Amino acid sequence: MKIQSVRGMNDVLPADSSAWQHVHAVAAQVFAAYGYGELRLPVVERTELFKRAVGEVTDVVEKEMYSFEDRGGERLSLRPELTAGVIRAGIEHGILFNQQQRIWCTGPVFRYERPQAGRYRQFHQLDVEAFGIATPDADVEIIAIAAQLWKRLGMSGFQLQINTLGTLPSRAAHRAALIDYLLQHEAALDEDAKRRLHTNPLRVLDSKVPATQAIVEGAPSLLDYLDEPSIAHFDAVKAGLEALGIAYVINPRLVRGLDYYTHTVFEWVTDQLGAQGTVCAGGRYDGLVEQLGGPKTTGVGFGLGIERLILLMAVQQVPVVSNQPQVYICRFGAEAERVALRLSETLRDQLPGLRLVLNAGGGSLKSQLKRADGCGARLALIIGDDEAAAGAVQVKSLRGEGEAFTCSLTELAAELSRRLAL
RNA sequence: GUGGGCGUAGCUCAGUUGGUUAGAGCUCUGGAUUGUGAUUCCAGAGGUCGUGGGUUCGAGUCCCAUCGUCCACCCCA
Repeated sequence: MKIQSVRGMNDVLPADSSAWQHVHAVAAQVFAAYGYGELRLPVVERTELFKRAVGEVTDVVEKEMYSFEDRGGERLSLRPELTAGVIRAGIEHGILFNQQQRIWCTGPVFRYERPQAGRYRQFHQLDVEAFGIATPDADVEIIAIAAQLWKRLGMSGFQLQINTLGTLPSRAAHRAALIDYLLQHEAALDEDAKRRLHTNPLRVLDSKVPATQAIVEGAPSLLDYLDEPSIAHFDAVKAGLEALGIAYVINPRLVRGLDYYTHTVFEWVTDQLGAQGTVCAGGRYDGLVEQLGGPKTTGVGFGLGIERLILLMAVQQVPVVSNQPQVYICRFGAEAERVALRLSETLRDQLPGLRLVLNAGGGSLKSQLKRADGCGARLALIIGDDEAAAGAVQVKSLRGEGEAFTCSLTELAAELSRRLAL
């Protein structure tokens, strides 16, 4: 019986991993460019953490968490998102108290959902968070980081949608008015909307059912219930984005699935990924640190789905830094094989950036050259006993970059360095 | 969790109303005289037809279950 991978949990094969390496390298560079430090976290946390952070009545916690008891009877869960763990660690190590912290984090997260394109049970996020900055410039900075990441990856076609949920008093006033309005039209609502009317009325605004959408059109808008501080904060965020030339649209129905957001919420969406169009989403969560037992500390950040990003990179045919071999050594004859073996290590010592494959497993020169071509190398180095005796190798271009020529072993490193721009 | 499509060689797929040793292209391996790739020609390797049951004289082909996958809903990154 063949053992298969777990549903919704995918392998990334060597042919595809260069895209992942590229994303990680570019992201790490971008985050560092803004002064963010990487935090590395365990994949498992106490279940209670996510119940308190994400919200006990959210879908994520209610039906999508991988929860279990360990052998000591602890209630644990595979993390369904990164922010909760970042805050837990921040509180635990005392790095959130009375100071600014810029943090990023990445790794696998787990949600028990029905898989489809761009949605998996184990997927990977990049998370960026700024703590201890209450002013809207932090919101702008977080959004700008994502924009900078798109720029450096060479991606386009995103729409930035923003909205504000306002302060807690604003939200409460709007919520009351919204429930009132929806109750008047309850008969025309679909079943989901009726159910959410009391548990999470904001989510009704996001409904895709046409009949419900029609009712939602006339629903009281949160924007009309915002208090002065809420409006000032949102205006400042918009002004910041405009100063940076970052285009956005205001989507008054944009609400987040996780309970902890206040003030600014945003999503970077694309229409090139089918139903899973949100690649990056985030917002401000000023009450969350306190809610998790930490000092009163503001926060703002985003989560980005790496699988969706990589899917979109493929759609947009974004070039990725290659990790294919550059040079392949063909060798035959007992003495030449020994010379080539030593040569390969010498070259790696001399040119640390060189990606070099030494032929192994024998084979005719013809088949060795086929392997050289197949692996994507630009150059083949050919060493038979003739070359070995002469202390030289034949350098052959596999990509139509000039004729083959003989090069002495002493000059080889310099020659490769020049040709490959190492 | 709901509804639907699909699972045949490493990959992309064909397999006619159920009927003998299951096919193609690409990839891979070897060869077309002695040491030169990606083009051409020849040959070869590779599949318990996702898995388990059932119907039948006989199942890749029909039925059931199960696992996986894809799409939409739901939810979200």
